[in-house]
Amino acid sequence: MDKKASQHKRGPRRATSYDVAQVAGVSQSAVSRVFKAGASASAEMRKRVRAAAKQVGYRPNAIARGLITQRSNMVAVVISRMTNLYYPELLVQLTQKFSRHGIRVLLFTLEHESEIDLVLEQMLQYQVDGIVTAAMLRPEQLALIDEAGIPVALYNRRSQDGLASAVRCDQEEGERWLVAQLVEAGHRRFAIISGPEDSTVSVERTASAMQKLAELGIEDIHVVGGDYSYESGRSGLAAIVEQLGRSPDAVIAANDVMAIGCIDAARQEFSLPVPEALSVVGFDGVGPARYAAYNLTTVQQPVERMTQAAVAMLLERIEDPLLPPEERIFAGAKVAGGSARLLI
Amino acid sequence: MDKKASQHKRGPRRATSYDVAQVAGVSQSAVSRVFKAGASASAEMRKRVRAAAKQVGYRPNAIARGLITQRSNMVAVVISRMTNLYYPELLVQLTQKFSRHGIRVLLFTLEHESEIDLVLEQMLQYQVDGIVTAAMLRPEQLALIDEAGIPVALYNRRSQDGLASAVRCDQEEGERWLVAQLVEAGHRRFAIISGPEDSTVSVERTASAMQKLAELGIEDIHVVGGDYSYESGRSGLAAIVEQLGRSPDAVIAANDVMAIGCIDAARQEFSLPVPEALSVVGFDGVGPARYAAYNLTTVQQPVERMTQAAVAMLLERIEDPLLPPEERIFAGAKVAGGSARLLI
DNA sequence: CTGGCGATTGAATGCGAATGCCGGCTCGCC
DNA sequence: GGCGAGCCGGCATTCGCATTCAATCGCCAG
Repeated sequence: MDKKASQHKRGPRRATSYDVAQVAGVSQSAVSRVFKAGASASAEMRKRVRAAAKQVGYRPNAIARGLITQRSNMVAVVISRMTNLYYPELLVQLTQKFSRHGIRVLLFTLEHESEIDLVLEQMLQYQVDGIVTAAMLRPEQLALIDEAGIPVALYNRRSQDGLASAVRCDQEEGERWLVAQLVEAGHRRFAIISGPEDSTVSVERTASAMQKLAELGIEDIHVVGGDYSYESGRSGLAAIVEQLGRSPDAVIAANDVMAIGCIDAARQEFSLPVPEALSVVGFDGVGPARYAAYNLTTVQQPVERMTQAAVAMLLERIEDPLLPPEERIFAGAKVAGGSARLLI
Repeated sequence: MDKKASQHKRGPRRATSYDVAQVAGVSQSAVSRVFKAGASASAEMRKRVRAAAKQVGYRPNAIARGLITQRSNMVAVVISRMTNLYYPELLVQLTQKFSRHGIRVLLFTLEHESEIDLVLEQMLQYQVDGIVTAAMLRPEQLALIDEAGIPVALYNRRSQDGLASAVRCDQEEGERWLVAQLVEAGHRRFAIISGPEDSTVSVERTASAMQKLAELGIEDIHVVGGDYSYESGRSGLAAIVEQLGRSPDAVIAANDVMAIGCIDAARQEFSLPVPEALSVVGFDGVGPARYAAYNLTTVQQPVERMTQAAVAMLLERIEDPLLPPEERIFAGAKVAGGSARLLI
């Protein structure tokens, strides 16, 4: 009797459609039909099967179903370890939106870029119906996926060779706006804290900022490397000040978190009031960017709309694999916070 | 010819072990054995099969494997929408650790508590081997899972009725420490900003703090409700000041984010320097808590060790379902930051 | 009263891989 | 040289469900 509690643990296996069929006194196919939306079954049949199913605690086996229908109803979502602060939002949005379409999310996180091969193998073995990746994929990897006939949506990555669809934030426009505002407000001596070299996002942001600066006649820009972390924002400013021998007018950080680190370092270590003595801008529009202590001037990614688009694009291509890749670019929201002296 | 690029998209179906067997001139079972770790196969056989597999682009189908082995090698991870800032870290840790054991993570996020039933159904249909949940499960839901023979690890939840294993941070000890330090340093007028009422985490933190305060002879504590958000930390302080008619000596927030909001409101709206005029403490030890502008006095959850324990506990129970539930409690790291006037 | 059409239902098959069982072969040792 | 013990690889079966094909039933028109 006291064994009852754990009895099921080695239990008589889970109920299958056969069990239900037997209890209901119908065929297994009938059970299958009742649990399959849009299949023909009489009201009487539905009632009996449902009742029997409830009685034996039946639940369709998604694995078995996936095997026969060739649809796992799972998509892989890949993010890199770089704990970008908007990843949680991204994940929540994606899982919720996919969930509404009966699709589950298989999550993969990368610590090092090298893991991508392993992870890729896993995804393919699990027969995911689609892939959303916020991590870099090399062309040959994209080719591999394409070969397997699995649609891909790149998140904040450029579509390479048109092998995959992509949604991304218009970083170029964003950076150009930031730069334009800063220059217009009189800033002349610029420094940039970039992200990791292997981050295409960072490369693009940095390049765009520099290009716009050049267009406006500003050269001789100091660039120091960061890794997207708060600490690297702090040390980034330190490096800039040391190399420059003085404070620049403005620092453009490749993301918000580094901008925040930079602000803290300015105030705490260099007694440089922000924005009075130093303007700092970031990118992303993460939660902490809006904390009053920072009130960052930044460009906010429209995560909601971007994920919506990614999900839609992927679903369309799961339905019709022949659809050509598509790239959707979203303008970021310009946030004229208080971390920079702007005219507006 | 130009159709070649998309040919595979409706392709001749993915290669199966039979295809490999045929190419290699062996039986399907041989192929299976080669790809199954620890199965007996000669070196010659391995070579031939591997070669054939590579040639036809074979990849074992994890779905089919799961069907026959009764092991999906997937665990479900459930988090609620409350974008606790340590969720990303939690997710990364979990996926990485599980991944090392060949297990994939199926992610579920809850917007509303009511969704849990639906989500639960999904998890069970997908035959997950285990569940890690950072969201509340009602006893009947736990019973349902238990009935299905699926081990569960609750994250930062108390094990209810011993139906599930749990890992959690010793919040009581943490809060008591915070309170003790504050009182010892002379604070007398306390206010608390709690989290959502349906958050057991918040309830426990709040209760623990109040209890310790009572023990130290401090009654008449103002409690205002928050929702874990930055904004509610700000409005929480406003409510406190309004109700109290003046500023308290210290505010105990149920999490770091609200503590940060509280600090910002104190400085910005009430011109109360922190910690000079007001001490603020939080809980969790999230990233922003260490930003210089806040330098929060808080208790940091040992996420790394907690996830490690959760993974270990779950794996053990997947191997041996008869293992009894276990609860592991971790002490938080006391962080004596600068947001509170302490003697230490 | 009967042929025929549509709606249901059942039987049988297959998705792709794992595995128990068994026959064949090799190797070792007496 | 003979025999037993392993190894190995093949055959056949199985996992749980969807789906095709055929059979059946009800019902209406002729």
